Amino acid sequence: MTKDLLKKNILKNVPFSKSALEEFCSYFYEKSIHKKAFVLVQGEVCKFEGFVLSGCFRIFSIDKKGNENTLYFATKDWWLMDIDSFMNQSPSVLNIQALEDSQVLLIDRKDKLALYETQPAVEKLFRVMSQKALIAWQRRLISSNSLTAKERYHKFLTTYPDISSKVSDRQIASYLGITHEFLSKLKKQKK
Amino acid sequence: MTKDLLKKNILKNVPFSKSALEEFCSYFYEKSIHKKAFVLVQGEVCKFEGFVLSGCFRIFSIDKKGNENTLYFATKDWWLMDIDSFMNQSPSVLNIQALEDSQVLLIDRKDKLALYETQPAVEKLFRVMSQKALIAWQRRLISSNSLTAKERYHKFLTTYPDISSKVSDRQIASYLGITHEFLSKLKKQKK
DNA sequence: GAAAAAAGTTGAACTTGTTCAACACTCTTA
DNA sequence: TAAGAGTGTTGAACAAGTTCAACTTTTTTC
Repeated sequence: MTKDLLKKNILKNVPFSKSALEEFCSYFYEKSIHKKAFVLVQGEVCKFEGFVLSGCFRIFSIDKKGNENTLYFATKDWWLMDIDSFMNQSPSVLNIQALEDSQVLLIDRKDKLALYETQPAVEKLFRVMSQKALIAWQRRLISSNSLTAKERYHKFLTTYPDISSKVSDRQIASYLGITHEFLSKLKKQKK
Repeated sequence: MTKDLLKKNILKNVPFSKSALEEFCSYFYEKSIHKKAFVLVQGEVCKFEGFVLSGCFRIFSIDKKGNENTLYFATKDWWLMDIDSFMNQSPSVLNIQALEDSQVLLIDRKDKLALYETQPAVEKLFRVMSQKALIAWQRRLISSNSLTAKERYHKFLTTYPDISSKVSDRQIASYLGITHEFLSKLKKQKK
């Protein structure tokens, strides 16, 4: 069954009765995304939440100076959305792009909002997931302010070995908040 | 009533029945914190969540090099905790210190966890608050990577005018991720 | 109200990271 | 299979931000 990965992921966060889990998952539909295709484009309003079955995505924004800023990467077993645009129904400042041919499970915003009301476990699930995500962002901001680019690079490599092997150095640099030229120089130093 | 501010803050996020709100709030107890006193010290496990009634707090960590990194400031109407330590019951990497004589309302972790189970509205409240906080952290990380120190400084001044008037330049610098000497030079440039 | 401590300022030398331009390399894709 | 686009590397000049030390001003404390 194609939704096994999703179910496992959910149960890692909160307990669900078999029937509640089945019902919740029934609202997700599968979608294939080709390499380089966009799931969400800056300016659009985000009307879905996604869960990655396979492949890899990059979530990034482009600032006024034209520089790309990668917020995060999402591979298998990660969740995917622009939560700012999703919650406030405002134009997204983020792009979500597939870095390779990928499969996702999507749930529509209106379905998710309805499930909050009818299924207490769904409310709990996203409370727990949001709090865990919050912790991750806080840790990242601390790293970003207290570590040098070189330290951040090595931390990224060891924290996400699967991701670092999939994405290009340019993209890693934009995640770290440095230029790709400088990353290239850092890698040389290492040896 | 001393809990009016808390009630208003809650109702800004989600609807509560009068009785549910009354019950939830009954678990909060008031505490006075003297200037410079710590509500939480790095290494301790966080067993409470707090809501600021008056005064001002700084939430910061000290890294291996001995540098302070300010994660955020909390004044009246803000929430207060180390969510990482609270959720995982791991030693906190954060310090929470009063910058002036302050009043907070605290709720114990065990009470909060129990309320998640008995009051669906509490679950929803923290789901919504966590998601809003998540949005704020994402925005901050984008700023931190795409703006210069000078731009970040002005953004901070305009986003939190009440806070910037209360805290010292050293503390603002540690929030911005720069040295206080450099901030002093930035301020000079402005004129 | 004096002494001590903390906060802010300035300058010079230094380190970290950027910019721009040139070149080599590897994929696509026609 | 040639062309083109994207990726990685390198160097030189430059800009952003740090470090350390000295000094002034403000705030705290006894």
